Amino acid sequence: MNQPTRTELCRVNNAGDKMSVNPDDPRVRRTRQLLQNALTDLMGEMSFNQISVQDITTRAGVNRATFYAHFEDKYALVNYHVRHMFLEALQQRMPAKHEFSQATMRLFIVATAEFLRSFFGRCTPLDQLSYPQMAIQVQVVLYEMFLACQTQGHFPTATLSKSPETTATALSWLVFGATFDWAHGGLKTSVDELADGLLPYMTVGLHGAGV
Amino acid sequence: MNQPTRTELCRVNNAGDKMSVNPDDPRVRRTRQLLQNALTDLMGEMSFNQISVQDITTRAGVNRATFYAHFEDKYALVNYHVRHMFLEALQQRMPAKHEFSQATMRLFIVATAEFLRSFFGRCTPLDQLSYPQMAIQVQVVLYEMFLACQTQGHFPTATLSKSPETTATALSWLVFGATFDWAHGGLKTSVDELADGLLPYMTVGLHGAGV
DNA sequence: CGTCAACAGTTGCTTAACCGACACCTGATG
DNA sequence: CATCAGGTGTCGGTTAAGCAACTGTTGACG
Repeated sequence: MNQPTRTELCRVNNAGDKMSVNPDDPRVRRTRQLLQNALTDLMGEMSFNQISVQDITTRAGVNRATFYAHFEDKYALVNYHVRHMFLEALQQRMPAKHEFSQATMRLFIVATAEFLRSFFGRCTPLDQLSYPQMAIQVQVVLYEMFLACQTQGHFPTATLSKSPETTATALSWLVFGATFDWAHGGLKTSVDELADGLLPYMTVGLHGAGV
Repeated sequence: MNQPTRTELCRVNNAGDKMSVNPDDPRVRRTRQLLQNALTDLMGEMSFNQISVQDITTRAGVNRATFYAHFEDKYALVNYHVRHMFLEALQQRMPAKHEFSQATMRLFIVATAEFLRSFFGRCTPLDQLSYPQMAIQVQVVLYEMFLACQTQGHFPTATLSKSPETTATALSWLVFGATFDWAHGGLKTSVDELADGLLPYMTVGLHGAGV
């Protein structure tokens, strides 16, 4: 499975990381951190599809068999990595209590845009196949965040047009997709202008009845 | 053993690190590295005798019991650490083949001086007791190096006045002691001047008969 | 004086990481 | 065509790390 195959395409939304090990164990956290660091290192030096599991584990100082105790393959690792990094970036910018305001929406947009720019800016030019596969993990995280916002009660449920899942889907894809295009299209506008353009579509449910 | 006791004084030349574990195991190298990093961190923040084993292991993300699998106590760790750092600093400056020339001697002096200055410069002001105990590890390493130089044949044995051990003892103490005083006395001269002053005493055996 | 908190070491058991070896696949090379 | 090198994924046995709990010491405080 050195070349991207059909199976790769099926793994876009599939985590692929093993849950047989206890993620709270310090050894587990350490090992995953080492693998992630090795991956970022290598992605600064060569294209993702040139990188072998061998390379990653050697660089990390981790046994190859240990890798497979944590991840199904290198795609599972990179997906995990992107989700992890992005979640961290989000939580760093977000206030502890994020109510569902226009300001919060703007934060989501800005954080996403900054992340896509900085994360993929550090990589060697990415092959066409792996880029979307990685970036799309950002949408997964956004979906979870929007969903959590609502179910944790920080959301004015009275103004919801549909189910929380529908709202999360719509908003996450809107933010991710538009930001992805923006980053991919050469960052032609400022981040603020990007946000200004998107905000009206995100806050339709906020000031009254449904769509 | 929170306060330095009598036993501490007996441990100056005693390694104190356990050899029951295999030093080539990646996990062992990793754990020791983590403990060393934690120690340097903490020594930049507080005095050495304020630091508890607890502090070190917490900072390192290593279990306290694991600490004791590697080192007898925090003194054993700091000794190991100093030896390790200094050896690394030496090997970085030394040419692969170090014959016993005047130039090599100068390198030893300069490397030692630089190390003492940089290593202890990063620490919070050290208490009077722990400073010599740590620094003296430098002499231990120097002794081993001088000894290795001779037994590995890079030394003109014909010019030796005494046994290799005697030579190693004399030279290591000469270099360490003088450099220690230099570093401790406020670095009043340049490193080169320091070396110029010491070199004649170190090369008496090099140009002819014994002492 | 008692006691209370914090640290030092130690122990038995559990869990994760290491290691070597294996079968398998793939692409390059003679 | 054969085969050889290098990567993948898996397995069983060994070793180190984690964890919780324990005793013992020391210093502070009422």
